[in-house]
Amino acid sequence: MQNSKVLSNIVERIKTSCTVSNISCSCFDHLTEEQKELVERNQVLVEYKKGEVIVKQGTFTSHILYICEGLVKVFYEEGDQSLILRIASPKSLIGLTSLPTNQNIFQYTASAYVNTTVKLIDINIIRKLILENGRFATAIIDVLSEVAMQKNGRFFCLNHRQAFGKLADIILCLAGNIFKTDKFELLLSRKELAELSGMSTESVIRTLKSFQDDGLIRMNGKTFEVIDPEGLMKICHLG
Amino acid sequence: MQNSKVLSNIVERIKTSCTVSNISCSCFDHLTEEQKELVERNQVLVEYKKGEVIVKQGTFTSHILYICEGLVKVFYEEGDQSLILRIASPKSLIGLTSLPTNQNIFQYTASAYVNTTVKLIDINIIRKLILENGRFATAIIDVLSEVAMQKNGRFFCLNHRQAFGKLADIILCLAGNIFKTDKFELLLSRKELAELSGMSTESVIRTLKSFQDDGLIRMNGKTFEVIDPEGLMKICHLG
DNA sequence: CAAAAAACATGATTTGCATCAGGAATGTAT
DNA sequence: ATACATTCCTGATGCAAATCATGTTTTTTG
Repeated sequence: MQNSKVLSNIVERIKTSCTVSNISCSCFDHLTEEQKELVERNQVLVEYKKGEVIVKQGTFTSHILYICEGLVKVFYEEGDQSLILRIASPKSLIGLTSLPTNQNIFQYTASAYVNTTVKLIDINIIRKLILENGRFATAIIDVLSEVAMQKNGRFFCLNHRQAFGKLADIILCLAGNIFKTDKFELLLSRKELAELSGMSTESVIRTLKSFQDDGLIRMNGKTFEVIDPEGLMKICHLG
Repeated sequence: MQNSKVLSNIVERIKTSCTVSNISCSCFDHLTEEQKELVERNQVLVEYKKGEVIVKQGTFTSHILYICEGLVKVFYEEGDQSLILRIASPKSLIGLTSLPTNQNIFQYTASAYVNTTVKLIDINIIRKLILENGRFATAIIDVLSEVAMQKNGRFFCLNHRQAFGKLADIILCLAGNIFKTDKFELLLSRKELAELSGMSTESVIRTLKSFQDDGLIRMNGKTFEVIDPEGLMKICHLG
């Protein structure tokens, strides 16, 4: 499909405002055999069913999560409001922000979007490896940096754009970064899209409808198809 | 003053939503004498006058900035819109997000708020030290983590709170974190407060006025005084 | 020191979007 | 198969905050 090519080009250009990251981590590649074994011995593999909470905001951080398979929603909650921080895909690490020893409480909740397999790795082992292995430390820093940069872009996007711009951005990112195709089955409900974009569910629905009416996308239940990525791109920048 | 005590207690409690960080870095303490010398040899000390641009978004990152004295505004710009990412105070590092070797372009602009002294340290030296010295690497990771966490809180704040809540938050943070007193000379203009809070300049002015009318703060030109931190706190949480 | 340029202020108007209310469609338990 | 719960959708209403317009004060600078 030609659109796919346009799509990836576009995503290339607007990477700054990407909402849903798929920053993967190759940090374990840099370990020695001995260190790999150490990790092996201090990790457990756990499967979570769709919807299950993996870690809960406010609990102690004893482990770092490494996603083997599935999708994880990482969100911040306060009262009855919540904000999705990111949607983590396989090979992502969750919990790195709790590495500082004085920061041993999870500042966000993570729950499984689909059935998900996660490795729980003792956080002290990770700390030890950072001390011992410079290349590992560098890889961790790379992940933290990239997440930080994406967050800046998203931050800007959610603050300065309005409904149309935000949603256009999200759709392009989902298509280009997560599903990597212009037609995909969206796992998120409208309500979750709302949490992701910081708008109301109703507004999400209306805006999506209007995109459809304008021939930018096609929707059928949960099936989404990006028809005019260039158009979405334009909206993204204008609005 | 009694307020100061209340203030610091409050800031303690709402650290999640803090807008203006003063995350300091003690990373250089962990270096060996030899490494310290290496840093010495590969750094330059530069003084910037109030308002001068230190690094410009889009340029190549060859150095990491370490603030010795002053205050630096770090902001993201796109078109005629801009968003202040943080206000960095002495002992802060700027440019860490450019550590990944494939990320060698500054994603934000930094400019001096007041006359500021900055150490420019060759980024490759920092990379080398991370590889060599685990404790240094750990310190860098700690900084990145803390910045990330603060950003989450701020993100939430700017998205879910409305004008009153945002500004109350900012005032408390400025008083508690940057100036550490309940009466201070604010360096930021109303316009900059607007950029910091993602609202319009006029709204900032109006909201501040209403805080004053309600006896929460007292203003006189650039002089601000927090009178009722508890009240601001309440507003901050309600919305 | 006067002129120009910012910054500050405030009222009137517009608008984007949340909220509310209610209905259709889809999914899920019994 | 029926009841119940979600999710999805639509229209009406209201409000918060941006924008516009315009004036005042403060600061900068030639």
